[in-house]
Amino acid sequence: MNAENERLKEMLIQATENYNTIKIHLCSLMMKNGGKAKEEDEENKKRNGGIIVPRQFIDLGLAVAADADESSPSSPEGKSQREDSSGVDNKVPGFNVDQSEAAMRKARVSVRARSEAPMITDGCQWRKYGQKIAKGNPCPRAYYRCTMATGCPVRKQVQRCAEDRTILITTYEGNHNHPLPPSAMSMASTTSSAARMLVSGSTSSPDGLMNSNLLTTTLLPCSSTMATISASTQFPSVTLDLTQSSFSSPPPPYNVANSVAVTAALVPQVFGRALDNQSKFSGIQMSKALDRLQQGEQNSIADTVNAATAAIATDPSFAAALAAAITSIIESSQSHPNNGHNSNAYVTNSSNAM
DNA sequence: CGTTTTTGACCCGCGC
DNA sequence: GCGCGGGTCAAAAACG
Repeated sequence: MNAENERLKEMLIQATENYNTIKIHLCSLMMKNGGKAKEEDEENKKRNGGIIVPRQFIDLGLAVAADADESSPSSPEGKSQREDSSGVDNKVPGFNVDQSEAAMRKARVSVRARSEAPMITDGCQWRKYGQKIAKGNPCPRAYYRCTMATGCPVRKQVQRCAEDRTILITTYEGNHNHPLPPSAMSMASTTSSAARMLVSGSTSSPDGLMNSNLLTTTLLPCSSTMATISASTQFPSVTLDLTQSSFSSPPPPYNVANSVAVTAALVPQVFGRALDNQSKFSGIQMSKALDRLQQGEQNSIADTVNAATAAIATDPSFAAALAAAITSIIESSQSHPNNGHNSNAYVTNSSNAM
């Protein structure tokens, strides 16, 4: 146990260092590339005969640690991580853990993305167990269950949007009870972290709809990725809308920035209610930076990201996983330089096992 | 022949 | 209590 503890400590330190390094790198790249988005759109329009190729991205973040923590409380990894994270109290005052875990199982994360493929590739193995025509949408809804481990509770629903059939809506429910292949980390961690944020916020204040569109759209003017959190439905759910990103073929750091943007935008509204004062402080800092950004101060992009990352950093497992995920994305984009020329490339880049 | 998909039946919660 | 709709089951078919 001690040896394992030491090993995990080292991993955590390493991840935190990576995270800090990448944070700095990200800020500098954002400052450098902030004004180039329009040029690149124009360039891409020419390349693609006037059509802007929409860009998909899969968010990143929390993965194994959080999953183990949430879905199997007796896991030694989960325990030692929690004990090691002294100094940052991740517990929400007055927040019932059983309620949280029950909510996590029920929490749903929806991902809207443009895709010609019948299903977006997320690295997991799925088995179809049903199909239905839902009311109000002529497109059938398919039901899948994770088959990577026996008894894995994760399910997903796949359906095309009735209004725009190029949009594929994938809804995930539950947490995996098994380790995931690297290719599945990004999507799984997205749903898991989004669900966690959702549960943190909605359980403590189930007061209807919270919308962070303004934050996301303001945070990065070059994209209009949206994240909508709903606490008004039977079970909490979050939607990550990846369909509106009109910038195209950006350099890899843009994907990272966008991912951080989505995640960060969720932090002040959801985490802010439930987490400690430092998180609230970060939320305030972020709001101020956003105000300045709206008033046209370019430097505020960096301020905003700093505030956002500070908020994210209050969740240690999130920070560590974010670092790992960012690193993996950067590495994979370096090893696959030919990405981003169509909407499928970005997804198939990370995995193809469906 | 084992695995996956298809598809009608069934179950269950919700609103009236 | 009843009907409706969403979700799941499971037998048969299809697939590799």
